[in-house]
Amino acid sequence: MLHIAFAPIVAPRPKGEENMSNIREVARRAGVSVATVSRSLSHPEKVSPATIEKVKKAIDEVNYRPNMLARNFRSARSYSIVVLVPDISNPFFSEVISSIEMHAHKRGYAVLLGDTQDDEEREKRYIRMVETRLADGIIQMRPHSVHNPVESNNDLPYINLCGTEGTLGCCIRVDNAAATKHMVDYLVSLNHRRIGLIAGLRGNPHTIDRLKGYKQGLEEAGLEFDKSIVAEGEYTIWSGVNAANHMMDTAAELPTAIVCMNDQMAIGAMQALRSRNIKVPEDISIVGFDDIDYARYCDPPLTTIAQPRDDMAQVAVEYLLRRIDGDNSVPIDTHFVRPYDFVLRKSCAPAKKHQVK
Amino acid sequence: MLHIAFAPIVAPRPKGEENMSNIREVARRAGVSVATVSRSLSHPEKVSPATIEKVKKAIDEVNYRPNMLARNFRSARSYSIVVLVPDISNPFFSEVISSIEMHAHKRGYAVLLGDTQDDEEREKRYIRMVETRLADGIIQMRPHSVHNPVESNNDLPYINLCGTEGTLGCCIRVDNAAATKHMVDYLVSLNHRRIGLIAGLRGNPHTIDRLKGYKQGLEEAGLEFDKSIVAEGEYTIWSGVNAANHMMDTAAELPTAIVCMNDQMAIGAMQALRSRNIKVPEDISIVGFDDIDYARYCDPPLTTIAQPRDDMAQVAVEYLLRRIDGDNSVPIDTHFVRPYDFVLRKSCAPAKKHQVK
DNA sequence: CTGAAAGCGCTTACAG
DNA sequence: CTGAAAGCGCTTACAG
Repeated sequence: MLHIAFAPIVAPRPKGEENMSNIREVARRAGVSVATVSRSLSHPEKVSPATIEKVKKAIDEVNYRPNMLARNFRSARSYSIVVLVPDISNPFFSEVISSIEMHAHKRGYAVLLGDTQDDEEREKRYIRMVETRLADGIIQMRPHSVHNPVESNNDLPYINLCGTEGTLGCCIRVDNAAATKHMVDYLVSLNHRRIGLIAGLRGNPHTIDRLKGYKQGLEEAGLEFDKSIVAEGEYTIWSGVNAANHMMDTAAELPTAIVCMNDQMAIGAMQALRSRNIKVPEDISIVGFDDIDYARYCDPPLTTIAQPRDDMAQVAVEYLLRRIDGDNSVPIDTHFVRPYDFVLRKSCAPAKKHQVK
Repeated sequence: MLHIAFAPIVAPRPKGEENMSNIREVARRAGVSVATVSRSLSHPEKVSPATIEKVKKAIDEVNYRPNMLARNFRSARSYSIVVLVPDISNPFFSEVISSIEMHAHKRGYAVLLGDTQDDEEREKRYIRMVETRLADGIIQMRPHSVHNPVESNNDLPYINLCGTEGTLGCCIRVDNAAATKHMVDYLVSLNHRRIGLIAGLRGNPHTIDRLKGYKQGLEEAGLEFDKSIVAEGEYTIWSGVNAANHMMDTAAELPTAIVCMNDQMAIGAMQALRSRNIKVPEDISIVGFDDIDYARYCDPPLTTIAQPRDDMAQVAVEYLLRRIDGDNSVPIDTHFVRPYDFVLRKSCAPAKKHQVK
């Protein structure tokens, strides 16, 4: 058997490591200590200009890239946050995420995307990422049912975005009940007396808040709650189609207007109505909630409630980073309730008369 | 001045660290070495069952959470990948991202979201994250113009998803030209002889490939390319509205069908046509590209090309992880060309006759 | 302004 | 199967 002298046992190493240089190499090259190189990078104000120059030159020569894994480990900070959503491909969420990413990026934080798919295991796994230091905090949109991370771990930097009245812990949101009532009021002002509802999933906190607003609006207008014109969807376009069809088939008397708990269901409902030759808004008025980008392009353009997405995202990032920095001056269970916008478009018309099925 | 004996100088420390325990504490508690604790967690097969039990018990007692920052640093792996898109809130991208997240998560990788907003600085910053070890690799959708990371750094684990024929480096894509030609062929089979085009941004590689397919289709059918029915958009709904309006205003003779380079512009075009009382598909047929979720719900439901999103995302993750693991058996510039689906819906009808403006 | 040195919390050959 | 020890690449008081 042939022995090769000095042949080192080389462990398989990750790609690209061959030409990886470290801070020590830079220091040697620049003729300074590693401490000085480190300072030149992280606290240049503490280093003389001449030294900085030398270091820069050395860095270029060896094409040095600081190992952030080491830096983060050393400073016990990951400089990333996880953003949890039940479904990224939902346009409302993706639009908010876009804002979050922008604001986080601006502050030097990376965004770890967590699609929980309403699955508790996945949610837990992402929450564990902050417990294990892979992320410094969490922004969550619509927590999965009852389990809220805040309950189990109180000092986890956590913020809920677009939550509801009953949300535990810190929450940046809109007054869902008031906004929904606003919609009902508007329809009432258009002489509608028979206002249906396409609700979201029953257990969902948003459904609860918005249902409350719907009922309040009805009550204030002296209208009675009629279960036969309340259908249940699950916040998707498809479920809106089904819910509208169901309502048309089973209503004691057809509504002249329908409040939808989000835009997607409203879009689905319009589709269902169209295929039955029911005209929106001439025959039935429709309102949505969220003001997703598409709302202004559907036919007719949808009257809806706009949540100030970008503003809310910014507040969420801002406040989360403060919590991460240990600033607890704001009580941990504060709800920031932001103003919503009523967006008037073309999906509503004055009620003509009650329609009999 | 009063000196307080033994009062330690305490650096401000990140939240929650107070009750943080480390591997040494677990080891002490379990009466074993830190090496054994480490092995119990990472390579349990090398540890006796009895020891594992002891370790588990100790972990529970001190509520130990391994510091992944340390682990990743030590193993020189971040176990995360960055996913670069020009715009997350674009439904096509968010739908693909959703799949990527799922497949990455399944393989134990986190997804760092990078919204480049077609800005070169942002793109570079994210690419730098893999150079600095914060991410192990990149999946990019539609690189910003000419600058492709592959050019500058050849051993960066990089994959392009949904790129084009001219994409440098590894790419998972569809044959954009063939798919677009397929659309033209279909319209020709419906007796359309005057087929307009709403193109995307001029410099965009997708625009180039799809334009090629459009021209090929025209040529094969013996139709001539007429600039007056080619309008330019930028892949957004709004730009589709404008492009369609422009085309209607300036066409030498109105088209009987319009090929749109993506669904969003198709949706915008339908909106524009509607507001001019031009009926789709009776007066003008429309086809899109991408098959975003919404395509089936617009009015009429859109005939389009479906890219196999989930399949492509899976291949991308799969192959990227291989590259990260140092498997270079597949040539670095391989293009995986996946089959597209022609999705027939209701937005096209046989041509009646040429319409004169 | 700079350097020597300790140490962050793990992992992993190595020797037993 | 287990432990002692080295070391991953940085940062940061501390002393000069």
